[in-house]
Amino acid sequence: MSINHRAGAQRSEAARVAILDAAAKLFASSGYERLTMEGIASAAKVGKQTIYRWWPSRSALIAECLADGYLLPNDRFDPPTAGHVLEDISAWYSSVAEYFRAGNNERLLLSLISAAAGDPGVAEHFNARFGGGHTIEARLQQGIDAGELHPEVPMNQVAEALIGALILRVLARSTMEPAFARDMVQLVLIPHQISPTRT
Amino acid sequence: MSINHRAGAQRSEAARVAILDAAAKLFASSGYERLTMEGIASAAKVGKQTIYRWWPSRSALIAECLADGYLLPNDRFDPPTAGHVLEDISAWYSSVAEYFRAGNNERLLLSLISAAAGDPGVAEHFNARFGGGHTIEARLQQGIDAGELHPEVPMNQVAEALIGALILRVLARSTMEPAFARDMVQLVLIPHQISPTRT
Amino acid sequence: MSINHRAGAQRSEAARVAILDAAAKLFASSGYERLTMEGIASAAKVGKQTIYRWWPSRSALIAECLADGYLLPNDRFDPPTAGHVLEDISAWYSSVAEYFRAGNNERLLLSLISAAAGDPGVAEHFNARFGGGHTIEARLQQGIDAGELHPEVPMNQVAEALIGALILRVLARSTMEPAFARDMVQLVLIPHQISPTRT
Amino acid sequence: MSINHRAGAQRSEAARVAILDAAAKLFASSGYERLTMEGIASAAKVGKQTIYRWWPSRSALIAECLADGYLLPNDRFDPPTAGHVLEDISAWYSSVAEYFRAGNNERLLLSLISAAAGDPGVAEHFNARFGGGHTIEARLQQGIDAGELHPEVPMNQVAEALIGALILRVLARSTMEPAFARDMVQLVLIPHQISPTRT
DNA sequence: TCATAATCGAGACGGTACGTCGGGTCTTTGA
DNA sequence: TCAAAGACCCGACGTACCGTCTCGATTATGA
Repeated sequence: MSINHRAGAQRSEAARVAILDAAAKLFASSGYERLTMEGIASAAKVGKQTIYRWWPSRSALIAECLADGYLLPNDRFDPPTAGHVLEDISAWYSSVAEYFRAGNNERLLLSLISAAAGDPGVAEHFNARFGGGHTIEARLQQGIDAGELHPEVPMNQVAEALIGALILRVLARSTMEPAFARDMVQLVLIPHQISPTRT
Repeated sequence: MSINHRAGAQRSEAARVAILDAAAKLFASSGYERLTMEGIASAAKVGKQTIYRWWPSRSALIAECLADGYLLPNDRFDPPTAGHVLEDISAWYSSVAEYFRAGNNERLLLSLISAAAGDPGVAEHFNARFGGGHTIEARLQQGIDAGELHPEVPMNQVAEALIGALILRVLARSTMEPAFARDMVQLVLIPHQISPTRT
Repeated sequence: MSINHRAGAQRSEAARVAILDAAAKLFASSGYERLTMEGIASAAKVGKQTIYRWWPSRSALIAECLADGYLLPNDRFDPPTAGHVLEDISAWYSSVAEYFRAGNNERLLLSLISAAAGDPGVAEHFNARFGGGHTIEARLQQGIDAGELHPEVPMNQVAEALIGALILRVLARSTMEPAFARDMVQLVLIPHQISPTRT
Repeated sequence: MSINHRAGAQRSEAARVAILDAAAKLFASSGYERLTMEGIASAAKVGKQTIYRWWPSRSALIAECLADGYLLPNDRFDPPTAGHVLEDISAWYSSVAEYFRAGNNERLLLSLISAAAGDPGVAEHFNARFGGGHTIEARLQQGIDAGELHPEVPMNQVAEALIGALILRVLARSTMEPAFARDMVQLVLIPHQISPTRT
């Protein structure tokens, strides 16, 4: 009756979680370049083969960490829908910039950039969270629907300009002063605003 | 004996150039992560110690390659001053985007990003060439002086938005269709244009 | 998880033998001072780490070669028990001297001396084979038992004088003419002979 | 003022002495295998080239140290002529054994053996001081002349047996108890003594 | 219920590259 | 011409990880 059912032990979820946890922890603390498979295996108390059995490479492992929210908070990067679209986008952008200014998070983002630059798979997940900016575009669409923005606002470019500028700042190790977020949002959105609510 | 025996042999310029050449070549072909000191030494026909004598690390070597123009054409990234500021900036941005779309140059930029993410020294030189956007800002200032742009145009943000978006696109492995450059420049500059040429 | 995860893969006997073989071969051909771990690893088609995992140093490796008979024939250095003790010892001593006069064996002994001088561990095994002269002393004891030698013959000194003289000759690069062995044995044994068989 | 002045500076005796001094000191403290040309040059405050200009190799340098008495006291190894030949030889042999039991001298001898094993030039000078045993043979000849020894005593073998046994003991890291020297001398000389003082 | 088969921690294996030490040669500057 | 200083190319050092491969033990089927 069985189509293709083999015997044998099943994949250990405990091992999977231990590996992702260890990888994420070491990634955040040591960066992508110093992340080693042996280090992960040792920290997760797992044989190396158990890693290689399920992930083909270090970057695939990091990509899954990213996809499963081991590296970044899943909710942090959604814009609010509290008030006027400019205020919401501005608040969201400030919040993201703030997040990457604190603690080791700048290092984390740098490592993510490095990983994304080195591996298309990581880049894809990285982009899903940032670059594509689906959530931002969704919020912009709400602004259009609410009559706060011109309908022809180039949502894609707006998102890319904002996120790209942020990445560039982090890459350049520039300080991200509070005004940065506000100015950037103004630059790309005010021209497309309908009622002039200069903040 | 003698009071002041200062000197021995001088640093070999030939070795220095051979090392930078080899490093740049291997960097472009293999990427930052696969770049090895032994590979460089072997390609440059130089002892490893000669590299370590003058550069403390792989990244410092790449930083000097970048600073000395071994990795990127020095002149390619200056905007023209041919006509209207929008056209010139647009032409320059298209040209840069085009450059990184061709051949191995996308890989080169990805490697540069990786190197910059991993090392502040590289990031500094990377930024000097891109991020700071001194040359772009200079061209914008000319536009202001020519009465083509409002004086209060936030030059810094404009530059960062443009370059950041480009980097993000490369990171995301998105195709950079021709319209990309034009749309991006319009997004950040048209609002500050004095004679309204809304396209 | 599990209670007792003891074992990993076992030590590869093939690798061990290949390493000892390669080490012995290179030792005999190039001498102790030119013997390199990389050379051994390469000749044995083995990773360097596999050598360092099991032997702490080049000298420990040579000591094991010596102990396991990779460098010297195990049986060559036992005296015969064919006839009179003087003849047997003399024949044995000639045979040993002859062995180290032939081919690369002189170089081999010189390298062994060098290794023994540089490392107590090697010296111990070197001594076990030569210096202690257990087998010679055993043969002398048989001579005593057979009434051919005075019981008070200082076996230890006799052995050391014989072997020491041989080593000194090799060290000095003196030729070991055939008479050498006979004369040396006569010097140390004839006085202790019981029936005067002056040869 | 000068009679025959070719161009150029003359060899600096100060440098020569400094080099030999440094070499001897490092040889005694670190052993032959750890002796480095750079270490000698640095300790002697001399350029490496100044060493290579006058000595072709490390071993040649050690050979000259040995020949010029930088490594061993020149007088220590001459037998006395105080009384009966057996007593004198015995005293001398004890004294030599004692010398190499003290302090770092055992290490020194081991290093010398290593150097001699590795280089014929060193071996020659090593032999001139020990192996040939010219001075011992001279003393034995005096014993013959004085009617204390049979004329046919094989002086060469006697010397080689004594010195060889001593070297073997040092090689084997055996302790050289006081009785060793007396027993060894008795073994090789008593049979050839004329007045029978069997101990 | 028990052989089959896949998993697990552990770790040895052949390799590549690391960053350092020292070898012996060459170059520069000064006496 | 020699000496000091030291840069040069090169080979080897001992270590860290790579990705693969055995181990023995531990589960889960499914005949």
